[in-house]
Amino acid sequence: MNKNNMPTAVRAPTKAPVTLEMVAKLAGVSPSTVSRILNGTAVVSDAKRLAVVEATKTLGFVPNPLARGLAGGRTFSIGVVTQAIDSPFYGAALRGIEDELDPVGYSPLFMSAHWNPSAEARCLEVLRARRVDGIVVLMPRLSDEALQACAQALPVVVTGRDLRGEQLFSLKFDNFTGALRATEHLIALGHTRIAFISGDEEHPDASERHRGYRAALQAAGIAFDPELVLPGKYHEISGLEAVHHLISRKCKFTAIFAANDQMASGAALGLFQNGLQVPEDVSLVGFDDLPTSVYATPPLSTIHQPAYELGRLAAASILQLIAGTQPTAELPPPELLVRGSSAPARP
Amino acid sequence: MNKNNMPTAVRAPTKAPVTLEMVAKLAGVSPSTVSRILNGTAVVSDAKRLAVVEATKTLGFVPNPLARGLAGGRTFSIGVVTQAIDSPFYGAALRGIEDELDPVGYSPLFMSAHWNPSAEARCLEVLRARRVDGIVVLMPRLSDEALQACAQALPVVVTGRDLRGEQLFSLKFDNFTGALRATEHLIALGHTRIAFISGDEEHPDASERHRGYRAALQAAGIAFDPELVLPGKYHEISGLEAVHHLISRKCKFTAIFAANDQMASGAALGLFQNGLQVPEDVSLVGFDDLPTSVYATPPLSTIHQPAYELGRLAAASILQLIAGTQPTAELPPPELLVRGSSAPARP
DNA sequence: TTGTATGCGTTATCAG
DNA sequence: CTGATAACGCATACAA
Repeated sequence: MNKNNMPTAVRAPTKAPVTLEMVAKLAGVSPSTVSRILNGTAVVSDAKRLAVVEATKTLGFVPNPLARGLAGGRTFSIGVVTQAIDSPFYGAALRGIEDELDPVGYSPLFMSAHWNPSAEARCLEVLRARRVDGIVVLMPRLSDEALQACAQALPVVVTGRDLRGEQLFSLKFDNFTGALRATEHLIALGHTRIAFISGDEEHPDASERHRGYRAALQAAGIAFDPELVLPGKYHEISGLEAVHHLISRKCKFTAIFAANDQMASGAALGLFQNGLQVPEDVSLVGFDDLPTSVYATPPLSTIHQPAYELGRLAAASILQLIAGTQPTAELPPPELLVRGSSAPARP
Repeated sequence: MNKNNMPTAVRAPTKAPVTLEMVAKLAGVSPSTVSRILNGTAVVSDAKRLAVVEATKTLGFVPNPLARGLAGGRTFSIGVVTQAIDSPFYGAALRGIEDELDPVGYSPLFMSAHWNPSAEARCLEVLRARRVDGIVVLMPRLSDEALQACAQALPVVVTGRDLRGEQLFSLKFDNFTGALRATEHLIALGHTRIAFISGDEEHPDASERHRGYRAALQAAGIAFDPELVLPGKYHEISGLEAVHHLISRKCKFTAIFAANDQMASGAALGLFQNGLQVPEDVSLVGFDDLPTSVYATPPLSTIHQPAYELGRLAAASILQLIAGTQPTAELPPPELLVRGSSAPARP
């Protein structure tokens, strides 16, 4: 970066910022004392403390995070790498992180890796260069080894993996059970021809959901039919294509379980285009419980994934790691939400 | 912040980072020369430049942004305040900002204000404390004066307002024309009883869309009926309630124009719950063109708002402001997307 | 063109 | 308990 075309700042000087030193002078103490009071680093006499607090607010002093980071080694900022900042799922998680970090004076530093491992690696580098105190990686694409290596240098929390270490913690949602519950639900409604639209099988969670689907089938004594399994990439278009594929092949099915809500949404459109009603003709169940899914027509039955909670817990965990404690956070179990898109199979 | 419960870092020391000084030594030049080469601040002999570049990569040197910011006054980071980080609309804008900033070595620093003016003010303070080089505010709730005051201290770009200044630039979407086009579309289809679900009238854009609706009606010689205007807050639930309200009052209507896609989605659900078909019984048009709207059943006719472009242009503009140039960016005009949710009125 | 000295605003390490 | 003093890593006048 900054090879040649970096713009040169040509800005009017802004009013001089108030520094810790100015506060010290006004309060009649040394800078170190002010610093100590600010950080609670040591016990200080009440008299001086009062004077400093007083001076701080009359001057409107705000410590410079850059200087703090340089001198103290801690920046009070947490790097957060997501795959797609513009995804409804991540949005909720990011908000959870924000909400957890804000009250304790930490700031998140968001970056997107776009499902690209090398971009993800670059994110980690940039974040480390920025001297964040810890990193949260949401649904990493990097190898376990790469993540462990990163955790060698600073505290790391990841989601969607099962990793532990001195400075490493992970939060994993039970995708298998979630998919199991979803499929069981459809089976309980009398469906036996249940199509499955898979997620990108490169993701562990996608194959776990696939396993859950098959486990439920097996437990119910329903023969597995590979014709009913459609490949998908977790995007709406996959659901749409899957349905068209199913129908063009004249494959019989009375229900669809999509590995995520986005594909379920695409599937719903596909069914609509083919004149099939949900849930009268085909029952539909998704996975994730996106904020928009409750407003689908009909509202989508799905497995609730606690994205917001995930964010909060991840943030709380990284804070614990930084403090030197082993996190113990655990995600709530999958929860089936039955809404309007699933109904009993017609006899 | 940091009154008493700030966790004390208890971390193992990480391997010592490589500094500019080390590069200088290896290359056999002075630190200042390394700095100059890095920033293109002055002309340097090719021999030394080569040596420095060489040393830089063998050492894997990465400049410390904190030190750079402290010493140079520029942090190469841009503060971005959004109202809701977990909103499909903002998501796209944020990605646009990321994409524009990344190639030139700037990093965005995202914060959410949750539609709360005082939270927004706090965001601005935090960002300034972090010494960002400029700030982008997406759809501010703060007064024009407050924003202008902020622009006194550093470059500011806002969206959804009409503000200009030495260090201030704004990007405004033509909401009026957008709403006009949407309503005209419905009128052209033969509808005359067109309900309007308004956005939060505290937002300028909401009232502009309202005006657009009325202007189209007037131009077509259709009498305005206040009964057909429903208050909303831009959330799905508003659309749902609006439809229930309309129906419970036995108000006649054959089309609905919702001031945003989220409310249109809620309205679609309301119609569905009342056994009304879209577009057979009621035509529906939204505003924004959220990524999900094309996958609604039926796909939603709407006014495309270039969120991603907005982000890119805002980022490009703040960069120009920082460089001392007056930005000239302009948003593309509103574009009507006719999809499956709108159809000719039944005779 | 290049090196030296100084400062950016804090925290941390010493004495006292 | 408190105050000097030295880093932190880099940029920038200033001098050469």
